[in-house]
Amino acid sequence: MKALEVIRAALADAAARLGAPACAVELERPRDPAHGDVATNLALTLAKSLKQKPRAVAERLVATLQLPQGLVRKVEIAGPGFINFVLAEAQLASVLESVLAAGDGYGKGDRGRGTRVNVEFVSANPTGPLHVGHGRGAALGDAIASLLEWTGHAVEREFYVNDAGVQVDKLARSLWARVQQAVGRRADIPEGGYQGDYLVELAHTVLEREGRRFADLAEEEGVRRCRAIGVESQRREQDEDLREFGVRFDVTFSESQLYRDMLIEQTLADLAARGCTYEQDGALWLRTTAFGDDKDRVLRKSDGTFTYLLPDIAYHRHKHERGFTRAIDVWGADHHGYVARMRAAMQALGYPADFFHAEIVQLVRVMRGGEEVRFSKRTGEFVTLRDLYQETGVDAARYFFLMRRGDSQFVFDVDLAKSQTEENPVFYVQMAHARMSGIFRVAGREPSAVSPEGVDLGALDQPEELALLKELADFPDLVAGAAAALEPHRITGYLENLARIAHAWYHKFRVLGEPEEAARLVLAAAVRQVLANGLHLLGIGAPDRM
RNA sequence: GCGCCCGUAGCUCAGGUGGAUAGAGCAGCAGCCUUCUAAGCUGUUGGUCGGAGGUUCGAAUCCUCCCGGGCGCACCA
Repeated sequence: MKALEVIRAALADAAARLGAPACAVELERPRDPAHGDVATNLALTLAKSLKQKPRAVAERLVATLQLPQGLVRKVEIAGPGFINFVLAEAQLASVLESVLAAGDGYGKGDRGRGTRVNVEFVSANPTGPLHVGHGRGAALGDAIASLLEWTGHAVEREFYVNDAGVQVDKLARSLWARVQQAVGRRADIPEGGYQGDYLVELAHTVLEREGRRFADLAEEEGVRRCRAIGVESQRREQDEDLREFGVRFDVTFSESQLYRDMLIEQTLADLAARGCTYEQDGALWLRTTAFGDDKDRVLRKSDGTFTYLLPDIAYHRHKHERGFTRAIDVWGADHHGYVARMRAAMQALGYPADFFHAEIVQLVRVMRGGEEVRFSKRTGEFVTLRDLYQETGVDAARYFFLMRRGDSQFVFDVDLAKSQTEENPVFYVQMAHARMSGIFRVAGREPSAVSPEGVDLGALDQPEELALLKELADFPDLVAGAAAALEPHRITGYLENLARIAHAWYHKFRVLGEPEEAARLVLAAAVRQVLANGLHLLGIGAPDRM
């Protein structure tokens, strides 16, 4: 809405003429409609530097303020010194033109132009099926990436595969044991190995494909083959899940590539050249305490092997070399202890403090039939992501993962996600979209064919209609704020609010056959568009009928 | 013991980076269908924002301490 920028500029100008130091003018939309359409706390923030009471500053600001005709209907000073603006009706309705002209692009901005951001998420070990926690990370990472795209950043979605560590070794030995069991031999799953039934099935598949002689291979050869087969198989399963869940990655990066391309050695050399490493007790240490970590960290153990940290540093160094200005990682809460050392390592390499950002996502608990569904990766009993989205549908699962802050502990209520009533927020929002679509279906018109041109939008004067106009006008700023904070849940909250007003409006007023039909069709088309944009931004469908 | 996150209505959670009388959904209570989807709408009950200090014109929001919950504190990954 351009009116906001005009007001902002006028306020800045007035402040300057009062001799105030330059500062950002904050505009907000008051919660209470009695406080106008736009408000600013400028007088309160300037009071101190001008050495005057906030209300006195407000009065001088208003007296000095120069606004073009026809923009604002009323300016008031209220409370401790807020300046409230009531916009002219024509200004409110102008948002409809913006929405319909921009269409699918309404809400997009370009604050991030010129910035390349890497968003890494899920990055599950290739050792088993994705579980519900990965689902939360997938939904969140994908939505964060979309938010950044909507604000003009160039984004790459990336999945990191730990295919070189001890976990895949355990996978290989577990699978080998299952192969032995499948041909009737005694074999134990190794300590800390993978107990899940999926490896029993995979063992049978392997024997069918390779023949029973596969089980007679020498152990080391068998384990080696099992490693490749296991990783390949689990990666394929995970990709299938993610694809069905609506998540697509631009890049899959393997840990083994770090070794192949000598990136580990280069990273070590870099860190050493910057004077950030030292040897002690036969190990090589990184001086992370110089950058805010609690203690220094080992990079190369005294037995000559590397810790997990070093390949991770090398990986993130590689992201920097690829030209990203920011690297955002979505990590499970069980990794939050790594944030400080990784951030320190990035600074040790000389990167800006804001290059690396870890977004921590808390674990998910699943509730069904009023009881918590327990899961444990160790025993192989767990709720897989696939089970979940097959039961609730992808839209509901994604929405539920996104409707809470990532750092809040979250209980996924399966029964609620499946319910097709107003209690279920995703249904509620989609229903609002379907209802708007229904109007056009009955009218026999395409929503996209609706234009505000020549329509008397002044007919939209009911409280629900004015509330909808303001809500629609908020969307671009909301997206920008959600992107800056990396908080997709702001979008779901907004959608529920918009849907609620839309339902109330729909219920209270008819569109077709009324004198206000033309104007209300424009409003319905715009509401439908913004609901769809918000849902699509989160990777959720916007059905025309339910 | 140390670090990070969290604590807001009976329940699940918002609270837009310090603003106006703390909000929504669910649950509860009372109502609403000759209509473009009642798969919905309207009204209403409900609060010491975990506690105590502090910062300032102003604090759920910032700082300190305490209480309670989760997670993490390896030459594991």
